[in-house]
Amino acid sequence: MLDTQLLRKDIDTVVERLRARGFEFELDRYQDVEVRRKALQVATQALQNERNTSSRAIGQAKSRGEDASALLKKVGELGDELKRNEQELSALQEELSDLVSGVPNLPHPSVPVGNNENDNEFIRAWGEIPEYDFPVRDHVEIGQNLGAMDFDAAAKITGSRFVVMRGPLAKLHRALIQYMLDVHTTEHAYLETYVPYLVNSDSLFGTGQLPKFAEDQFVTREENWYLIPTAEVPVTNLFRDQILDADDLPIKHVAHTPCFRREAGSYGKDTRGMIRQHQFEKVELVQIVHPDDSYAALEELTGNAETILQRLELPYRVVSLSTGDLGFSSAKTYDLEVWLPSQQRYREISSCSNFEGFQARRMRARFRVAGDRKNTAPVHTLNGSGLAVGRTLVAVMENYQNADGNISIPEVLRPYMGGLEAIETLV
RNA sequence: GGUGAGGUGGCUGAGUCCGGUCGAAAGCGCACGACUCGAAAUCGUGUGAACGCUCUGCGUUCCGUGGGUUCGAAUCCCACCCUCACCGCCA
Repeated sequence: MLDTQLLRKDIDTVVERLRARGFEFELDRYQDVEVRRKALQVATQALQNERNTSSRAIGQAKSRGEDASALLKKVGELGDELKRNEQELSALQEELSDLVSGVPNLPHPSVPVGNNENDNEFIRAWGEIPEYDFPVRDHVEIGQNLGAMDFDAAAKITGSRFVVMRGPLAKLHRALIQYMLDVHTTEHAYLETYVPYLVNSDSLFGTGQLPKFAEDQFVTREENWYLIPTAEVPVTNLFRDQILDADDLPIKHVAHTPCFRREAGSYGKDTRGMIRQHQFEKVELVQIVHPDDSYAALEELTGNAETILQRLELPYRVVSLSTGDLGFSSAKTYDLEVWLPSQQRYREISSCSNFEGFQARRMRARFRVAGDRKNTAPVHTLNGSGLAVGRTLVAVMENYQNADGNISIPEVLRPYMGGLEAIETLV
């Protein structure tokens, strides 16, 4: 949610910056509602004041044993108008908040202006793009040849965009999770956190998936709980309705969870393989920080995710998303893209974002400034994948494939694989 | 699923029977000041949140949520949600 003070003070700049990300703010409607809200709120509060004052006087008169019937009559006459005003005001306020809660965040000035992913800005690249002296296979072929990856079985059990894995490949998948958690907890000082995989609608509103992206979520029929699309939702909402001490910041959490996405509207996209699934594992980094520190934190968090790719010796590049490619809640996002030999291109494997106070305002996550006991201010929230596990597995399979169809196991994962050096065909 | 208890400020916790200076005692925490070479301890003062406006001030709303009664509701009535304890069932 944008800062309502900013909307009132400098709406023109807001409209312009939103336009850069391709969002047309309903200025006329906003101003119309806002003007009416202001007038009505002032009037209503004046009436409430009158009622309160008179009621207090009635109380005092009665306690002195005096006759209060004149006052009673007077206050009684306020009733209808007050009630009507209050109802109308709350309708207007609801309309206003509906309007504002559908508005995306403002891009940070450093974000490249553009229409879509083609306008993303290259930041840096790491690692050598590998060359192979044999025909490169994609992860589907490799996995199926090894007898360790089965999309047909998953389709039978459930439907498309799911996978079944077996044996050492399933173990490698698990090893990636363990490794990522270990690095982030022991080297990057994140607190390992276990959270529910089903959340209520308030949580999804807090991080910005609702109300606009309801069709991307899986929901339970009876309880109206949502399967989390990312651990960002439960972990960040840990701080919903909280007032933190400035001294407690920064707060850094890492959580491994499955993620569930309906992928509505991406029907033709990445239909083959594990790139785009309804269910996938992710290790997520979340930081809650002081507003002054959030851009330094974004660099740190992005670097934390990069560390995993570097240790796995997977070539990748970092891009800064353009205004047109930015997610709804984000002020600035770095995508990490890993090299996939079968596609001869980089594919997103992590998305690291600074939401500034956007999510914090939605979920009323504030901190108290030491010395200034009068005011609280929204914290800044960040998160990033460290990393998307399914896609990391794909990257390892493809980058570490051998001519004979086996997969070498990255050095750092071998301790997690009982010393195994390569995955060979299951018999 | 059954029975019972309960949801009050950053936290703990009174107030609810008997509606009226109760946005709310007390304690903790925090801030400032005094004492001190400095700190701890102690003492003093202050300290809920959100919002509006004609913004050194004035006002409004908020005691789980939503309705109702009333001139007036933390307090009375109704519905719902959640938490805890015990019993039953169960991974």
